[in-house]
Amino acid sequence: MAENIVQGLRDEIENGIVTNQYVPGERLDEMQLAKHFGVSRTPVREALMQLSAIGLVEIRPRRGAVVVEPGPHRIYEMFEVMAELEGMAGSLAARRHTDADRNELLAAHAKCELSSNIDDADTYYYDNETFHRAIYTASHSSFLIEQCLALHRRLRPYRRLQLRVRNRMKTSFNEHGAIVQAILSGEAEAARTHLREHIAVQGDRFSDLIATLAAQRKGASG
Amino acid sequence: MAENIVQGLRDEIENGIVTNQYVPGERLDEMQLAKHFGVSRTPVREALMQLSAIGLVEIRPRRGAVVVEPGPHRIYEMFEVMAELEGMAGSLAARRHTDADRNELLAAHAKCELSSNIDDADTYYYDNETFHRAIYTASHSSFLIEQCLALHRRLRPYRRLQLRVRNRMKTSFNEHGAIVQAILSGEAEAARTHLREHIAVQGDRFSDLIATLAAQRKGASG
DNA sequence: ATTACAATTCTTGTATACAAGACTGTTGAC
DNA sequence: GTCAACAGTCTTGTATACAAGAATTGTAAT
Repeated sequence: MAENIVQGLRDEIENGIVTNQYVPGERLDEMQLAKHFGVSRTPVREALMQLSAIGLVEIRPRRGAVVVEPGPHRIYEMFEVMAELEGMAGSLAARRHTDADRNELLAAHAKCELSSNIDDADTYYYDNETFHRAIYTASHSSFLIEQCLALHRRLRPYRRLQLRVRNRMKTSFNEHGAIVQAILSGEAEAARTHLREHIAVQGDRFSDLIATLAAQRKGASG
Repeated sequence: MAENIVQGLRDEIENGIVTNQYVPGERLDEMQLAKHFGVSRTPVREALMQLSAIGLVEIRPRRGAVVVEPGPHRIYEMFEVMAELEGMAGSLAARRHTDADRNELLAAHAKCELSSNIDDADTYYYDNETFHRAIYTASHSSFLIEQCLALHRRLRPYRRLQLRVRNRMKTSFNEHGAIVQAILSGEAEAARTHLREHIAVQGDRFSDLIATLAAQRKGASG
């Protein structure tokens, strides 16, 4: 965090938000943050402005910044868009992937197999992230990659919740298999469809999401 | 711009960028902007921070803010993503549009017909914007709407350039017809496809874009 | 006891001051 | 004549001071 204070603060606070260190609805006191990071209010404010522009915090005039609290419906909408973007990335990846991309994808896939076999949710979570990033990269569209990374990051906490659902890890891994197959064999539309369905919060998974959200909320407050 | 200075500055500068008042590559001097808007550097900086977070300006450490200059390839990528998002909006709109949405869409379509008939590029540009917004609205996905509006805004200057191409207005309007038909008859996939192709910068349109970009660049510097 | 109003305190919003790095222009040397 | 180095200036980055609005608490009245 040495070189660029504002950027560092932004990352630090953003990280705090997506890791639920700062919970939705929480007020972010400028003075408090400034003290905590050992800087003045100025860079803190500038970092908060950036987060506000991204949509992670809301700044209400004269009333400070609060962590935005997306309702279940909005989270659903975000997953809906994420599904589309990932589908697009998969489609492009199927057409454009290089040998290097192929190796990265297969390596990430293998790692996911390991962590899903030993049933380690935390490890799977990270390996899964690597897997999806490999797809983004293989799309070779820098703008799309940025959009995917940004949205993926925002959905981090909820993605993590989903893995808690029984058997989700195994199911997820199986879906990965079909995705890898489609991408590597160049079937753009199949890759798109599989990825879209892999991400989308459809049917049971929507009620699962609501339930786990409610459970988490309860756990946090009690 | 009275109520919230930073927000107002952000909008003002952002507008200046998408209307080419501040050209890509131009340095945005904090002191100059502050003087121009009659405020101090503090709110100007905060506004620039927001624009930096959105990706409209780039802040290089100790070297100030410059308007980002997306190369042709990056602009192409942005249109590519926009096409996908609009396609998604169209697909959702086909399934979810209400009677009110239907009326708005038809009204916007009629306006486009008028302005394309009198061959008024500026008017068509605005009516076209209204048309696309009507589709976003009909998707009834607030997050998607926000994403579409944001990207649409960023692509404004290039969209405008495209209308200069011979017959593009007439072609555009005809494409609108197919889109309206698909959405109102509930054909989600047809709506998606038509919109995607309407937005995408494919084939000739890519070289047209490059050419008009180059022409504009030349005109601006001379 | 509860509610409403007022005063105080606290926080945000903006301006300004100060420090440090980048740019520019000039001078000197090769 | 050209290139490099140094000095001066300018701009950014951060801190602090000051003003104004919001929240809270206390008191008084019903």
